[in-house]
Amino acid sequence: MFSPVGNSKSLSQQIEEKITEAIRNGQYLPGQKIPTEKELCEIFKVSRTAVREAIKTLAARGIIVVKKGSGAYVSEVSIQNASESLNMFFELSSNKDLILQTIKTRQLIEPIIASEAAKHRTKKHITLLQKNLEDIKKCDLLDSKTEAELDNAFHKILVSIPQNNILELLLSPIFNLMPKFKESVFAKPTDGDLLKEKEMMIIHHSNILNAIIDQNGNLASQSMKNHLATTHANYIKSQALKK
Amino acid sequence: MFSPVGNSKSLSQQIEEKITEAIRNGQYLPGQKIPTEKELCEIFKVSRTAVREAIKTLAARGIIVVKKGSGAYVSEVSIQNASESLNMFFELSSNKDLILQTIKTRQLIEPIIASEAAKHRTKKHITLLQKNLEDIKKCDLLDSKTEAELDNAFHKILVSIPQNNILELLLSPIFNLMPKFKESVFAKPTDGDLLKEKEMMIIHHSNILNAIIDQNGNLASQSMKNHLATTHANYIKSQALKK
DNA sequence: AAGTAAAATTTGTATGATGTCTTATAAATT
DNA sequence: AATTTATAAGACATCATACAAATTTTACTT
Repeated sequence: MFSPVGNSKSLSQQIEEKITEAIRNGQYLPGQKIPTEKELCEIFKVSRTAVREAIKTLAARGIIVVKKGSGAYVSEVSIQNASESLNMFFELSSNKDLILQTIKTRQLIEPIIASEAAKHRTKKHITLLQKNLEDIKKCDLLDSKTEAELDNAFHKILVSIPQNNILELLLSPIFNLMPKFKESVFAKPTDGDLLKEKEMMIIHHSNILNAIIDQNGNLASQSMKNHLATTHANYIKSQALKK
Repeated sequence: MFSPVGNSKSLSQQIEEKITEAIRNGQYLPGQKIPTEKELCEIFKVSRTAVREAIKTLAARGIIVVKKGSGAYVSEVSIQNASESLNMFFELSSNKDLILQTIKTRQLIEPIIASEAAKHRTKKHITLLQKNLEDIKKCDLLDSKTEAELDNAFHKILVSIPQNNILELLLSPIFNLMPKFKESVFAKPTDGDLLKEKEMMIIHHSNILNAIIDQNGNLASQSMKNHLATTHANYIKSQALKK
């Protein structure tokens, strides 16, 4: 009955949509430059303010990149770019179960990934994983930040082995945020526990790596399950200690 | 000798970070209003332009929503918002590998989800899934769009059963884009094939549903694998036909 | 006390000016 | 002839001001 009187979209939003549409149509391909602000003003018959706000939004979405003094270019769609918003969501999400759910999600998904990695691994992957393991062993016990990053890197390498960009993309927020989780939330164990936890981690990573070297998917999956079960348990323990 | 002096983040970027930081600190909670542009100008000692650009970026990221004449409010973080960039990524990179990788990713992850769903399902979930199945059966054979949406809805319900927000969030881009993939890329089979494919889909969904009703995780997982293997095969076939 | 109209506040758009960065071209030096 | 430096032009970044449009607050009337 009532047609939307709306048109509630702001000028800059409309311009933003038109530019997006042009990009989506292939009118401007990744790497190419879109018209200058001045030209866009003339094309759309609006002020530079409106154009600039539209451009700012598109840049924030990662659809274009603006180079000062040069112009705005359609960005090469990159996994990093695409997952930035997801990462932001994770960071801002105030859900207290977030960490627990993240760990549970990893428990569901990573065993499969380990299994796939065992099937598709090459010598190059093995070398990478072995180097990572050595680095972790050498890492200072008190440098928990580096250790967390190396730990994370191990899992990232695993996810990269099946050469499935989508899989990597979807899981990237988890791996990006994991070190932050550890730093901010996990309780600091006493020195003795620290050592024990690290040794345990190294053993688990070794088990996973060996299974992958042997191309034994089932064993890799099972080793990963064990590893993450420990992670889960450690988290529960640390939360209990806080009370 | 000289290190690059750059690292000059733009003014609006700096402001953006400060506001983000304040939100992250809990200084402004979801739903609350952040200071007006004028106030922000005074706080940061910059022009309104710079402040507005920062606000624009934050709004584009879905971190705040701006109401004309009222102010800017911290938004309730939603999955929809968070995955919007990802959706754009999927849309822009419409290369064929992407679809194949998406299908493969589903083949890796969804069997586990089906298995979990079998463990955690309630009567309410069963009812939902049964209704969805009935709707698909009733759906007009030629209305492929509705059919694709219903198909997708089935899988979405499954993902929601374990009540793991992270899992849902991570996979939402896949489910959001799946109908579009089908519409734009899959070859239209002949009428006979259409009927056959639909019957097959209904059989597979029934198998999955029955396994879930029986709380038989292994069977649910296996049924899902079969289902997605068919999806995979159909896609390969459709691509071959195009040549 | 409630409703309404006016005023104040706040965001949206427009315009002009100045600064800084990038790129291209010309001039000077080696 | 090749390299370096100087200059100019194009383009984005920031600032300031003004006005428009939407919302919220205030004041006034009933």
